[in-house]
Amino acid sequence: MATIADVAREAGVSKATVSSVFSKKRPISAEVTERVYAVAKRLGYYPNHIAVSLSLKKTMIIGLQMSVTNAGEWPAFNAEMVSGVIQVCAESGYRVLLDTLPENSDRTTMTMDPVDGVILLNPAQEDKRLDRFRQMNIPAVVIGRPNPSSTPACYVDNNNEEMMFRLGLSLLAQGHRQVLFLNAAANMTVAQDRYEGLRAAYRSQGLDFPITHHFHYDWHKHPTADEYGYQTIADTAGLLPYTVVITDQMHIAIGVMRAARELGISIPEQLSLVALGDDAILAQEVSPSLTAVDLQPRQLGAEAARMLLDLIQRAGEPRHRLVDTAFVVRESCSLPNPNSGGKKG
DNA sequence: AAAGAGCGCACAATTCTCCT
DNA sequence: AGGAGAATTGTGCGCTCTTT
Repeated sequence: MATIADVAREAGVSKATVSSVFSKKRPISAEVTERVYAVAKRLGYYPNHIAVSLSLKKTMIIGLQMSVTNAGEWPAFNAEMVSGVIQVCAESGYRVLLDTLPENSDRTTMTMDPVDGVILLNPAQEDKRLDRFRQMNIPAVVIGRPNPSSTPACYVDNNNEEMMFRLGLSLLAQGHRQVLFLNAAANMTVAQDRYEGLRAAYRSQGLDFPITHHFHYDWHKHPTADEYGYQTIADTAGLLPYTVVITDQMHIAIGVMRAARELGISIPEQLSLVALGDDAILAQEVSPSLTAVDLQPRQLGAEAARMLLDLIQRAGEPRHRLVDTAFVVRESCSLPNPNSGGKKG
């Protein structure tokens, strides 16, 4: 493997000159530049990324921390969100390192990762990751709302509370007074926000949202999202009164549909169904097609990346940004005034 | 004799000062 | 314009010395 020293020796110049030829940070004559390039080509020399990072104290790499479930599920939301991050990073010459290792509390396994900043997904109520990156002095942006009681952090999120309030009102306008809500895991801040929004909608109409109709995903109980949806319907159908089910994500809704089919419950005639998070291909592949709320994951990713790159260049006060959501009305649930506050239909 | 602590160096590139 | 030499960066290795 050729190094800068080999090229310098062969080209009859100093290491500093070779460095300047490649980085273009100092003007070098055309003749010397040509000579250096020719030698580099002959020796197969390319600047070593690790050595450059070591010297510049930056890696031009962004870490993207997102856990993969036990079942190895990769929802469309993740793919879209990652696309948004990659696009913005690429425009600024940054690469993206996808870190899917599960978070773990063993300090001996923790390393200072070779990244200039990180984007974290799915913040939990008690999320230690933010404190750790702060200790390491690595800028971080969260997608989702970090716990407000912890140290202030930069984040990009949907306005989940407002979204659920709007969805709740729309469902009430359709006559749905009994909702079954299959929420995310209890320790996720997003789960709390969405529940609060839904409750507020029902309270605003003088109704109470019964605790019996609110469920949390628990991976100890359900190996997959689909199973969570399936099992919850199987356990509650006929026992709890509800006319509509809201699921935290589309794969849960797929499980709900499977259970409904087996129980002879027709969608949407006897039971309406709305998924939070839209996978357009999957939603239109099933029958009936699934009504969903588009969380605009690509935009979430892009905004998070922009915020992080800005933070890397010039540190500043913690900031946040909210990304709009939009109802995508299909067959599984009709909603009035679908695009109020949103963009896409 | 084994284990542990501590030191110095190599790695590859950048960047600085001083010099021609 | 560009060369020489040194400092710098974090990690891992090899070595010596000390402790158990």
